[in-house]
Amino acid sequence: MPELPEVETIARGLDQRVAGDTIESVWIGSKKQPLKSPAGVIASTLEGKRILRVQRAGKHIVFDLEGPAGAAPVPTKKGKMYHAERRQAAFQQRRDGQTAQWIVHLGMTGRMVISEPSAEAAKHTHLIAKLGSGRELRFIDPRMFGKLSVYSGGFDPGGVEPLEVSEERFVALFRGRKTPIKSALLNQKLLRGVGNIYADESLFRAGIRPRRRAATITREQLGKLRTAVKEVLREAIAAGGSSVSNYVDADGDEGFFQLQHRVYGREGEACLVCGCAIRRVVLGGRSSHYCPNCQK
DNA sequence: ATACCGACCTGTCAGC
DNA sequence: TGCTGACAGGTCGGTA
Repeated sequence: MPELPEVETIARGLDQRVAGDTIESVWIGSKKQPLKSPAGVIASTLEGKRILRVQRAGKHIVFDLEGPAGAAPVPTKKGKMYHAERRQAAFQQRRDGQTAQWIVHLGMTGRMVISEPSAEAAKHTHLIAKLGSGRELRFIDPRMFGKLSVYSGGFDPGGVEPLEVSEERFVALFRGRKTPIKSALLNQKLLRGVGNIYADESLFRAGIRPRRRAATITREQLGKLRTAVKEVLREAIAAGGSSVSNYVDADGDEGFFQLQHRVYGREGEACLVCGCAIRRVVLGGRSSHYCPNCQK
């Protein structure tokens, strides 16, 4: 389901709503699970830990958890930590190698929801974390392409953040690659967070066809592409992400960026710039949408 | 290195 | 109404 803007929206929502809360107990479903770490390790790592903050790294949601016994002292005021204090605690503990991290990848259909305990668990609920505040944090994933894992400090998703990458670095990522530019954009080891929708939208704005070999793209065009990627991602985050089928954020709200898609999902419709019919081709098994006139 | 393919899963929707 | 096939925001591993 989610690419960078959706994960960013979800992580921000979660940070606002559960940072400072404590995970009291964890239930993990008994069927086969979308887990990367063993269920017992996940449960024992999460239980009893306070959530310091929730962030995004690529398409991953990262929960920074208060370290084990002996962790840096965490300043509290009546049990409530302020944002700056949480940041500080997270920083200190990572420096001291004491931060545990809970990593959630939502795959195509994963969702994280906050519910009252009385609310019936949705079908395909795989994990429920009971929080000190009395609420529950639930992970739901029908297709089970999502992945849950835990790390003790230092989770590294690889790749560079597209919103932070310099032009130098961006150009270097694609230099000499014979692979189609669209495939390179989807490669999380290069840029992390760009998925099918935003790859197509970025290429349209940069005027580059998805099948163009990365190595044949001029430096100037790559500069344009970097700008396009950032623009698209920023606009999408501002719109709360794209709700193409049933994506909702941590508060259950839909995103609206799908209304601004210029090529994705618009096969046969008129290009908003030149009026040409938008084409759809399959590239590396993924639908790719482009304007045959505007993109070269 | 690269590129294509199927596999992993369930749900939905269009078409017959 | 119900069946079938195509398709879905992601990744991984195998094979040429």
